Amino acid sequence: MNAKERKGLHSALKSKGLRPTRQRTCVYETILGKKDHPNADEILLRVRRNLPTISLATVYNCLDALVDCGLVRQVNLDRSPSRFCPNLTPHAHFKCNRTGKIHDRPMDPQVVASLEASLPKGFTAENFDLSFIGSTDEKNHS
Amino acid sequence: MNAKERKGLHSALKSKGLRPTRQRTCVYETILGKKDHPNADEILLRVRRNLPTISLATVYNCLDALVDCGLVRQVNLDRSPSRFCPNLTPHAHFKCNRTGKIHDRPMDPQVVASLEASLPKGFTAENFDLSFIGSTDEKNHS
DNA sequence: TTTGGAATTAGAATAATTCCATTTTTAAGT
DNA sequence: ACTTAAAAATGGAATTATTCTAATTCCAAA
Repeated sequence: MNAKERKGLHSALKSKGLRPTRQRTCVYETILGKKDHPNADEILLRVRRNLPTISLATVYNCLDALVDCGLVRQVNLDRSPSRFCPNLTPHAHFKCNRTGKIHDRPMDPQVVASLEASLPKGFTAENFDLSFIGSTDEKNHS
Repeated sequence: MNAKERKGLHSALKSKGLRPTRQRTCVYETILGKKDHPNADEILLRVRRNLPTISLATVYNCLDALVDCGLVRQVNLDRSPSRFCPNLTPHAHFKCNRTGKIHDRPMDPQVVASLEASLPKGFTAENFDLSFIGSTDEKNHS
């Protein structure tokens, strides 16, 4: 994690009145470190490589804090455990039901704008989630 | 449930090689009967008013069958149990984090088209899900 | 009307998430 | 550095959602 990321983490936490603890920092760092969509169990395993005594409850707590601060996104697909995503750029998720893989799909700013504009007065969105379910060509099965 | 709906149910099931059983029919009827977003437990309660011996496992089985056939949509928000939605028109969900209520928001066909067009070659979507998280004005707190 | 496969059932099992009581850590003030 | 009070972390138990399993029942086609 670079200085800018650390700064961003600290100020985002502080703005919510939360402290930058070792655990939160490490969970954040871990999620940034690999651009996939791990669930809490998988994150526990990864974080334990650096912080061997961290508990699953703490991982959940940290994830909630990070999601509240907008530093990480939570992804819910079908009935599987929640997954977490370090990609904060506007993007959708595409779940291939042949491979099970989840792909990030960047979203055109125009499309994002049209989604945001589609809500009438009286509805104020902090956030949105867009996911596609379908299938991918062989060449995307990387 | 009217004749058209029954017909639609039967043919959709048949096209997937599934049988129109009493339980599936009743679960479908129940979901159509109230335009909200119940989870499996709530659906069990409602269905039991007509079919008192149906089990929760069967409700899950029926819901899976109906979702597979595209007769019902599954809605996953945050970490709460999956919810089910009878509204098949293109729409988004808006979850108000003040009231907890989920609102259906009709989607402009243009917006739907732009979403579908946004996927590049190699990605074929059967389905998409769009949800907003935010807050609503008092007047929407019906 | 049989009959084989599909579907339902109840309850046990599993898996994900939350809760709780206790201990540790942190930030802020001395 | 030294308190101290509040926040956070911890481990394990508890809860909740969902799936599995083995035994029955039902249905559609021959």
